[in-house]
Amino acid sequence: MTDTRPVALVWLRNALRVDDNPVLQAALDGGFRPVPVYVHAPGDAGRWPMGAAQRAWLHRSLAALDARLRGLGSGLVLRSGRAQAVIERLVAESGAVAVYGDRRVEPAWRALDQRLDAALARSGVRLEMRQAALLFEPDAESVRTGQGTPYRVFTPFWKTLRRQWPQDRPLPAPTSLPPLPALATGTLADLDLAPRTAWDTGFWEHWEPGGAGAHELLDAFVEGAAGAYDAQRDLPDRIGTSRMSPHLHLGEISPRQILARLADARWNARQKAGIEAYERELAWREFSHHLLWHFPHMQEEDFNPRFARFAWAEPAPQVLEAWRHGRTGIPIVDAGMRELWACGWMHNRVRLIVGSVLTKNLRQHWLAGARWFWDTLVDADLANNSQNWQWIGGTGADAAPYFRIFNPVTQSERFDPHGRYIRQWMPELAALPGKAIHAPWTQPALLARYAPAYPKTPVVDLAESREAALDAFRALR
DNA sequence: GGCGTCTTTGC
DNA sequence: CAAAGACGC
Repeated sequence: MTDTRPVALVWLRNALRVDDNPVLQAALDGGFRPVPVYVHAPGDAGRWPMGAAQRAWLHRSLAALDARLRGLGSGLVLRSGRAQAVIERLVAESGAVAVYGDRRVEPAWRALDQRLDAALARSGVRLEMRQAALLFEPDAESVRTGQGTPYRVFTPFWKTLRRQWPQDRPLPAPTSLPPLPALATGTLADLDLAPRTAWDTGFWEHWEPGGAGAHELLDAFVEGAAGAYDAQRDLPDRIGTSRMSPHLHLGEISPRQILARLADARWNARQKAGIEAYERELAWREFSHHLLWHFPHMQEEDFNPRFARFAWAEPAPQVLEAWRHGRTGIPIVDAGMRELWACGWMHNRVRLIVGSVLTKNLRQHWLAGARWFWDTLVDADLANNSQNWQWIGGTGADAAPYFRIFNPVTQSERFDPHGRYIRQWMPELAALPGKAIHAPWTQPALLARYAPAYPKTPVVDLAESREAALDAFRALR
């Protein structure tokens, strides 16, 4: 039986799934024959082309999506180039009369969508964008302050979201899809996403990119850490978090699917507090996207304009290099940076600590940290990355200088009390006994005996640099 | 949420 | 009298 429906391209950017996919569903509901497409378009990403770690992840994620689509009778068309030219060419090749895509908040992608919409309209092709990544549209009428302005502070934003927290069921995956028309589908290798040297092999002991890996991880979270999330999420030596971020970023799974899975499980009163804490973190993700949508400059400019006068330290390449590669002499910081290098991911509590040390103690601009994370994180997301770095750097709306200059030693003692996380990522410190692991420079004899290869002192004096940062903050008043 | 200071607690 | 708690910047 031949499929006589008109063709629509289903252009997937960060919606790499077939289930709960409003983009695919809209094309089907519109009576179209869907042609799934991924366009690798680094030239369209402005100053934030996808980093190396995420490209390595994407390579595997696209392979998984292609296999899933083939299983349904379809497949994935892979192309690279400038997205507008590629889409226009695919429209011509396939005879598509509509293009469906997933909406993004990144300024460069929004600009592309505007250009593409105008270009397609000239040839009578509709561009239909759908929200596939967020629970709330960032410009939703129902997500405004009393004055009708976008939120700039998380707590009132969260209160508003909670009042209308979604309960709807995810869309089911289609049971089958029509075959692709005769088109050159391209190969994954053509996209040149996988690393040339095999620096990423260690990643895949920790991760399984793609929808199946995402749902397995979600199941493990719901059956394991979710109910104690509020108590355990800050302890990096165990699996206390969901680790959904890379899957969420590429849309291998949707936040609505996560909410539904959590709602389907039975929780006692104690566990409900854990789930509530987790949902609050999903709301932080919504908040970051809300902010970047309304304040697009925050991808690289201070959210709080007062910081234009802030006395950042001169860029210090050697200090930055020590931070990047985990040679600061502060064990919890070095452990985090090593975890990042090894896994393409870092526990969120440790992200806060390394961010505080970089921006407050070393007083390097938050963008220096944001750029390193951008290249090394498999979950790199412009909205989350910019928002989190501005939060820890103090340039966000709610700067609180006294509280955000973390003492990395206190943080280490509180959140990694037995030093298990440090020892896991810092073999050269593993033999150091007891509490000395948090601040080995205070125990020079132990350091010399058990960890001779480790720096004798931190790259920066923590007390002194804290005072200097406070002075710099006070100068802004 | 950090730190200095003052107060309370617990043995 | 040391450790934990409360408070203000």
